[in-house]
Amino acid sequence: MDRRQRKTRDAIFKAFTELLSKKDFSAITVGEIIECADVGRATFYAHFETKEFLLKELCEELFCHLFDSMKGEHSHHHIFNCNAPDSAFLHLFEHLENNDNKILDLLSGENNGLFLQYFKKDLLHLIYSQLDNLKTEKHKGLPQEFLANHIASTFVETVKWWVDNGKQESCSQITDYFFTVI
Amino acid sequence: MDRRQRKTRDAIFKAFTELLSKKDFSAITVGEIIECADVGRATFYAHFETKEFLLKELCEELFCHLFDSMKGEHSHHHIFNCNAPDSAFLHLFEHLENNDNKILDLLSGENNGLFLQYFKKDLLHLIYSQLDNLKTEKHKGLPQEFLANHIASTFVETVKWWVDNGKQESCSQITDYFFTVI
DNA sequence: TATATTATCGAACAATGTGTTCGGTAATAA
DNA sequence: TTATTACCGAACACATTGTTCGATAATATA
Repeated sequence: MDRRQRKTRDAIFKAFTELLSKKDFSAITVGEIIECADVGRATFYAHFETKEFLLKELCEELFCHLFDSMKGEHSHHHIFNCNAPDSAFLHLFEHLENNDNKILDLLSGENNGLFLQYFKKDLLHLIYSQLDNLKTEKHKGLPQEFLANHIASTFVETVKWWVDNGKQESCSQITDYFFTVI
Repeated sequence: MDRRQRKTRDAIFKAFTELLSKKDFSAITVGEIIECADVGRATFYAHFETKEFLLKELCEELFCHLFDSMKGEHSHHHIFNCNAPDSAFLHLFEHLENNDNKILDLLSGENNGLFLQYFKKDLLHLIYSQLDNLKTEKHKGLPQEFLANHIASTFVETVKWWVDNGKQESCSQITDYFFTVI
């Protein structure tokens, strides 16, 4: 990849995340992005078809980083053991709290539905692949897809609630809440 | 209210719901609405400040109707008893199924975040007022706001899942699913 | 019924945002 | 050194928004 391309791409991503921390996705215009990134209009469209594609690629980068780093740290088999103190969900909360990458800024926004959708989709893959470890007695009789969707939704909603309430709870505490309602 | 105002308002609501059943809220333009409703542009803006306010007023009308009709049918005290065959949630599912083709179309859309937000907000009021009846032993130790939010979110997500999967389950069945994960 | 009010029309308008085009320039790769 | 290609910047057509204004017709009121 051409060095110029890399620079331009990075500048756009940087400008975009900066703007996302200040306002909702739907309120951001291409004009603002290119002004903040200091690139030409045609250049933006040479890289990204639309604003939505830009968000999608940003999400892929963020979530790929997030979930991959998690997998690296937890290659042992009790990742999803609810009682394990180092359950994957606790580590997800911790990663989100030590938010290097401004994910939480995006989660707390009002009209960032697309972002949540992408986040949930990736999370769902993770949960689905480990569903057997998450199942309890009471879950018998439920379709797998329903259960997986429910767990993913509950996690996303828990994070949203946590952020919207100012992150008053510790990571282990909010993880407890999550496992309690699951 | 002037008869002309009523007619115009109804025509706009009708056109709007028709369009909403065909495409996402964000893709609908004021131009389409007024063409479909056959009213002037200035007339539209005399009634609604923006597209968003139109959606808000439509939601208020729909949900007011939905929740009020439910309250009327169930003034007895075990509305929220999980085991009661006529629990409020079962009736909510039934109301949604006998849908006048409006609410469910909106719930299934991709980018109808605002709609879901309004729906959840009204649902939350209902749940919050009856939270004690919904609490189980396992819920002890959770903040009320967290629990109420979780129940409301789970209901919304359950409905969404149900609709997205083609409403293959019966109302009582999907209600069972809901109570199982709650 | 006569009169005053007011909702609507229709057409035009500025303002903003989107996505594209094109020739010129400069960085990069070969 | 030469060919390629990413970028600039300016302009462009187009769509959408929200407003304005005088004329018209439906409605309320007396």
